[in-house]
Amino acid sequence: MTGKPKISPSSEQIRAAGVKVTRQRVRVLDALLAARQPLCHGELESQLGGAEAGSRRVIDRVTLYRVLDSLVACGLAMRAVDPRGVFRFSATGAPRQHAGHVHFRCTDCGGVFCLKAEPPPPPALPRGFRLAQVEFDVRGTCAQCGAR
Amino acid sequence: MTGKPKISPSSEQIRAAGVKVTRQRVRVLDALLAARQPLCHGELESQLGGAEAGSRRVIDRVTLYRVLDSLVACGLAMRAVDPRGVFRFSATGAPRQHAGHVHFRCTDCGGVFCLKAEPPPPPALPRGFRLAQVEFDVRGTCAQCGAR
DNA sequence: TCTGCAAATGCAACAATGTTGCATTTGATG
DNA sequence: CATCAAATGCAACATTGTTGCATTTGCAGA
Ligand SMILES: [Mn+2]
Ligand SMILES: [Mn+2]
Ligand SMILES: [Zn+2]
Ligand SMILES: [Zn+2]
Repeated sequence: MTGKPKISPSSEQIRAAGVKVTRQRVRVLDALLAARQPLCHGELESQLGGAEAGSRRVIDRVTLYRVLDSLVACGLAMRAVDPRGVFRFSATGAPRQHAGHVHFRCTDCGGVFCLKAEPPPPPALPRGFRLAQVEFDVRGTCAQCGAR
Repeated sequence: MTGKPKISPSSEQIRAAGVKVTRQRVRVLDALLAARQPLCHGELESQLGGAEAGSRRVIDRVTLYRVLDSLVACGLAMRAVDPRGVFRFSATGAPRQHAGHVHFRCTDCGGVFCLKAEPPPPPALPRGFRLAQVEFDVRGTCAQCGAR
């Protein structure tokens, strides 16, 4: 028995994104896909058993950062700062899926909702400035949280 | 000569806010009022001579945090996270000074620059959703960072 | 002007987050 | 299987932010 390579839904996404399919990338993307809200580094680390005392580390802290960076770079994950200044990561499902519309972020539950509105056009920039990304963030409370 | 207490514009604001007028609070609020963009902790520290080698520290790092906290608490300053996840502080002295235009954030140096463009109008929301805040983030590299 | 005291400060220690360098391991390819 | 660039683990470091505690100080009242 050599142990069949596990086929998880994330494996295919990673392969399709054109990067190596590794244990750690699969693990992390699996966690992001299963999560109901964007996860910060610490949450991912403890969920993956990164800091267990006694048992072996499953993933290195730095590797987790680099895996997250790579997932963001190839479009499989999104990164955003939360109001406390920490990065939170979420799976984007199919790459570029969320490029053409505005998102609403619930400040209560942390949920992200897709709106139908198109992102506004970028403004004119001073000389020498180079535009990399525009983000139109709409925040408030979602219907479910507002009902409580 | 006992040294007259310096009267700076910020002294009055601090007194009016109902908290003690201290050297450090005056120093920090002066810096915030003079700044053309929101400043992060490190920028304030080096501007105030907090980490000079050889000469005496002018303000302690922790005191700076606590002074900023107190200024925010009494409404004299505002705190927001930049795209890199660090807090940036600005004086609220001139009220709503940065409300009417879009800001550009340099992903290299973290700097914030005021643009002339007006913020886009908020999009329509699904039923039950309540809008609290819209943020139009324009990111990229500033002229100085792009030149290198 | 002097005194008393709560508030503010400085300093040490700690925690969390994020980065860099380098040696070793591993996934993919032929 | 052999190969090698990419990925990983680990140590070390930087920055940001917090907490506890002893000392200093602003300021109100005597
Ligand atoms: Mn979306
Ligand atoms: Mn941070
Ligand atoms: Zn919600
Ligand atoms: Zn810059």
